[in-house]
This record gives sequence, structure tokens and C-alpha cells, in this order.
Amino acid sequence: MLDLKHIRNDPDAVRKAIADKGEKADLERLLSLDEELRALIVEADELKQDRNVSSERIAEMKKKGEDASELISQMRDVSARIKAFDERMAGLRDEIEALALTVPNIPHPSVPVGKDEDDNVLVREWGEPEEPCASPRPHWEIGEELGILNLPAATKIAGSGFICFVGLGALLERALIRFMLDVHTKEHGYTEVSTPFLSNRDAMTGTGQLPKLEEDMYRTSDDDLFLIPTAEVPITNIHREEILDGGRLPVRYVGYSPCFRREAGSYGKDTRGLIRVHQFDKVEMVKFVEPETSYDELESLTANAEDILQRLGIPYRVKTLCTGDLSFAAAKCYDIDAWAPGVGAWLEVSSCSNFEDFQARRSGIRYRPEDGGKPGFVHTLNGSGLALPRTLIAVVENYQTPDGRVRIPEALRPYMDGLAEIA
RNA sequence: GGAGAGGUGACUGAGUGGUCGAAGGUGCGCGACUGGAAAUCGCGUGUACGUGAUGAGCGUACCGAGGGUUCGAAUCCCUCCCUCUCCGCCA
Repeated sequence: MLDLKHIRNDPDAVRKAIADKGEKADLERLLSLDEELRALIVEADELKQDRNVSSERIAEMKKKGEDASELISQMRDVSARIKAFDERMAGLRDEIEALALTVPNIPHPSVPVGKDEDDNVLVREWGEPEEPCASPRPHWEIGEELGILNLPAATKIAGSGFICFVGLGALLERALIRFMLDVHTKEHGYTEVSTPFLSNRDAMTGTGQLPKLEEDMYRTSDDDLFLIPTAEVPITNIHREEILDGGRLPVRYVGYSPCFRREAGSYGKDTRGLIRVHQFDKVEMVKFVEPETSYDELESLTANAEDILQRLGIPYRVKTLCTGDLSFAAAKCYDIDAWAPGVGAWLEVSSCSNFEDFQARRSGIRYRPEDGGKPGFVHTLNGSGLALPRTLIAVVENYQTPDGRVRIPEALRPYMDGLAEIA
């Protein structure tokens, strides 16, 4: 959510952001309702002041034994008017709040303006996207043949778009999770957290998934809880409605979680294998930082995610998302794509975003500066570090051998009981 | 799920209809005292919104959340949420 004062002061910047991001938000209505509300507040506050002063007088009169009935009946009328004002204002506030929640974050000036993913800008590449063998095979073939993947079983259990790892496949998944968590906690300075995998509406609204993306989420109808689409939701909400001590910043968390996504509207895309599924594991990094440092923190966050791929020896590229591809809540975002030779594609394994104070304002996450100044909103960032199935695809496809084995990257071997290959 | 107790400011803890944004204490900040410190004393110490010049000031709201009663609610009534204790159930 943006600061209403900011929207009021610079509506053109907000209009441009809405257009550049390809979002829809009724800014004009928001502005006019805001103006209407402020006028009502002035009137209502005057009446309330009258009520407060008169109530005090009534108390005094009664104490002295004077007759206050005339003033009381006067105030009865004032109170009724106040009530009417309050109701109108509450209605306006609800509508303003609902509208404000649909206004997207404003892209950072360094973000290229563009329509869709074709306008994203390549920042850097690492490694050589090579063919590990003459005709590299896709992960689903390799996985099935080695008996580490049983997709028909997952379909029996939950339907298409779910995964069932078996034996060394399951171990590989677990090894990747532990490897990533270890690197981020021991070398990158993150504190590991393990959070609920369901979250309520407030938490979902705080990080910006709601109200826009309700259709994309699994919801439990009896309790109105949502299966989290990313650990960003629970981890960011750890500090909802708090004022953090400025000396504590930056706060860096990393957590593993499964992620649940209905992928509504993406039917027919990437239907084979593990590329696009309804449930996947992910290690997620989240930072709470002072506003001045958030763009530096975005660079280091991205570097932390890249480090995982480098240690795994997987070629990747980093892109800056253009305005049209930038998510609703983000001000700037880098996507990291890993090379997958079997499917012959770059797979997005991480999205590293700076939300500036957009999520913090929705979630009420503030900090008190060390110099004792007024509390301000923190900047929040998050990035995958990394998404598991696609990383696993990259490992399996890059490390496949011509005779159908899969070598284990050196960095993972300690987590695979020293195993050098799956055969 | 059942029974009971309770949710007040950074913390602790008063407050059962008006003088309460809220006593007292702790903590924190500034000052005095001191060679320096401790102790002691004095002053100060919430957030949001509106108004105003994004100042001073003024106003309004906030005592778990939302409704209600009343001229007036932290205080009374209703609903919900959360915490604690006991019982039941359960990994």
C-alpha cells in the first residue's frame, strides 16, 4: 500500500506506475473519496469537541446540583449527528482502504519500462549453458528411469501437478534444502525460521497476495486460512504490527516451506515434469532493513541466491524485470534463471525483490531509528534461495551422463551420504 | 470441544460511568549534585489521523477487536479473537 499522502501529493507518479505495470486501479475515485472523507473529519471533529466540552460541563453542573437537562437533550442531538457522521466516514474509510489496496507499488527509477517478459533486461550470465551429452534428456525421463520420481503416484494422490520423489530422489530434495539453509545461515548471516504453512487473511493482505491473487491460492473454507504460496508470507508477517528497535536492523531470516499454488490461468503451460506444479518446496530469504540501505540489500540478496547456483555449478542468468512483468507489490525485482539442457530452457529458480515500504505499510512493520527519531516503515525484501523442483531439474539435467546416470555436485555430496552419483 | 480466569502504555501495575491518554513503580532521555560514578533530586518520555507550511500549536481517536446502552464508557451489556489453568481428545 502506498502512503495516501503520497498519492495525494503526486498522483501523476501513481498513475504512471499503474499504467506501466499494466494494473487497474481507480485512482480518481480514491482521490475524490479521500477529499470527501477529510472534509467530513473536520466537521465531525468539531462536533466531537463540542460533545467533550459539554460532557464536562454536565458533570460540573450535576456536581453542583444544577439542572443539566436542557444541555443533555441538546447533546443527545449532537451525539446523533456524530453517529451519522461516523457511519458515513466508516463507509468511506472501508471503500478507500479497499481501493488503496488495489494500487500497485511504484517501480524504482532504475526499472526498465516494458510490456511483458520480452522487455526484461539481461544483467549478467554465469557459466556456459552446455550440453552435458549429445542428446540431453528431460528430467522426467531420467527420473523415472532411475526410479527417483513417481509422478503417476502423485497424480493418484492429489491430481496432476504434484510431485512424488522416491528413494535417492527424495534424499536429493532434502539434501538441497539442507545445503541451501546451511549456506544462508552459516555464511550469509540469515537466521533460520520455521513457520506455519497456513496463514490468515490479514497476513496474506499484508504481503500483497490479497486481495488480488485470491484465485491463485488454496483456501480452507471452514477456518478461512490459506495454504501459503510462498514462505514470504509467514516470514514477513513475523513482525506485523511491530515497531522494531532500529539497532536490530537489518533482520535477515531464511526458512524452508512447501508452497501451494493453484496456478489458475496457466493451464496447458509447462504441463510435463516438475516445471510448474501446485505444490513445491522452497527456501526463502526475507530481510527487514532501513530504507537507506534497501537497494544495497537487494544486490546482496540476489548475490546470496546466485551463490547457491555457483556452488552447484549450474549456469544461470540474471534479469531485471521490466515494469510490465514486475509484480504488484515489488518496486524492483531480479529473476534468476537456471539453465536446464534436458528441456532446453531457462527456468526461473529465484525472484529477488525489494518492496520498499509497500508491504511494511500494509503490515504495520516499523522501526525506531537509533537516533531516537519518529518510527518509520522498514523496507522489506525477499528472494528465493532457491525454488527446489526447478533447481533439482537443473541438477539432474546438467549432471546427467550419456549412459543415464546422474552425478552429484561436489557441494551436495556431504548431504547425500558422500554419494557421487545416482545410477 | 467443556469449565474457569484474564487481556490497560517499552515493562510492571492501579483504575467498576464524568475531573482518565490513563495514578504509582521500573526502564529510558535531559538536567542538577559529583573529581568521576553510584545513590538522590527535578523535568520529560505513546501512536495514528485531521488542521496548519511535511514548523509551533490546536483538535479527534485509540486501555485485545467489533457492535450496543448513555449527554458522557478503560469502566455497563452483546459478539468475536487471543493467553493461562483444569477436563476431554490427539501426533
